[in-house]
Amino acid sequence: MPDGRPQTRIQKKNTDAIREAALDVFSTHGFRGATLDQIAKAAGLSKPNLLYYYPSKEAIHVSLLSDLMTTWLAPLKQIDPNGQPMEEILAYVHRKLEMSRDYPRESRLFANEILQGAPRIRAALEGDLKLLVDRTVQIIENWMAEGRIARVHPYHLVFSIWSLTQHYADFDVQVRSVLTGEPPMTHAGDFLDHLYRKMLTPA
Amino acid sequence: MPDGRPQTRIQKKNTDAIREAALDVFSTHGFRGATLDQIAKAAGLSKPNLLYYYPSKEAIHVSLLSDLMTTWLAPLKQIDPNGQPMEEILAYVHRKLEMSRDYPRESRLFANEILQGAPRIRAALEGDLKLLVDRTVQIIENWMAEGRIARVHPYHLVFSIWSLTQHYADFDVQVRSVLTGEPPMTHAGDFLDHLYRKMLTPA
DNA sequence: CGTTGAATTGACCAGTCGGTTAAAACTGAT
DNA sequence: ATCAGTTTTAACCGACTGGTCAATTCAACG
Repeated sequence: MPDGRPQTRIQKKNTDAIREAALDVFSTHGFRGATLDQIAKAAGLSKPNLLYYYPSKEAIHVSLLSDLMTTWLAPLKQIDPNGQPMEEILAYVHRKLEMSRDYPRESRLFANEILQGAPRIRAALEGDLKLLVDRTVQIIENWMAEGRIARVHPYHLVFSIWSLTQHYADFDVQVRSVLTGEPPMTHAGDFLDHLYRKMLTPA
Repeated sequence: MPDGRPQTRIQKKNTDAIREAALDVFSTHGFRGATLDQIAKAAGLSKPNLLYYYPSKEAIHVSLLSDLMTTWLAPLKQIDPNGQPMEEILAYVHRKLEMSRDYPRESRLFANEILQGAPRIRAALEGDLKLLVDRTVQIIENWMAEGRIARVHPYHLVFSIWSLTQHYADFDVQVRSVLTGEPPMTHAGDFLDHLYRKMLTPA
């Protein structure tokens, strides 16, 4: 029910708890697999109480996703066309890797949505995301034209960064199953750094 | 009901239809998100009829997953310790990429299962998969020790191959959203070939 | 043809789902 | 203490879920 701007402390506390709980549940079970009872319980609220703060299950999900899109695109925006090409790209890789480490649930929420055909964020993908990637690719192509980094397919370069970094969050269980012992991401940063330096160092 | 070995044609036809339909539905909605009615309808059967062939929803899912694990591990087994290191690894990369192209639903079924914590295939991950990866890593480490390919973290090398190839199946919607026009995987093979050659060519 | 086992179905069930409602409990300012 | 507004909850609802069952239809073989 709260839509007037000035949120009371109790409103803030509860909506935060709901978002936190919903992130947990949605990211591990997907939208249809998650239940309001699960979320309510995890948030320490009753189900009707939960629906007092959000009008529907879908509203919670959409709210999480729209916040997520902002967070997710931010690192890409930080790439500076006037910076050192190799360092800019590597910094982006490391930023994305840190996000996988620090926000694995967000990564899995996103992965779930994409896997299921992105029914709720298709527009954002074809809109904001595509625009931002196009811009980034343009920057990268300029760097390549200037011979400051090696020539590779710029779109696939971007895909590779997404794929390699998010893998550690999305497929965490698998990585852990194979890599028993040390924490799984211990050497991931070094590996990716090395990979992209080798690939992008001009001939 | 059919568990006696000799399957009639009608049994084969229907179980095949069920598996095909279930693969469609499970891979796009996940286990909990899929319903028996959806699967039955997609298979052209009634729900009770479907349950005449498989005892439960879970049984269908488990059956698909166990088949999948075999298919999924096969390309890794084909790596020949006595082959040319670079060519063996690149062949594996291309095999995996072809699987993403030809069996995207299987890839997404697997991804869904892993995302949700691999509740049904954890044992296989920690067992067969880990053993096979350990074996492969051993082969790769030998090649590196002999100086025939560059030194990189072998486990993360394997992860990177999984990640980069499966990405095109699992995140197909996203890739398509950004890469309008040409079919999304047109240049993926060349890109990955180039990437691994650069990274693995000895200094 | 008739018969037998395999295949199929409509009707049904108990449990869970997302969501509603009306009444109760709580909160804080006066 | 009062009282208006906010917050919480018990009870409930219709729709849907996975699954059952008895009865029917079908296919094949003598």
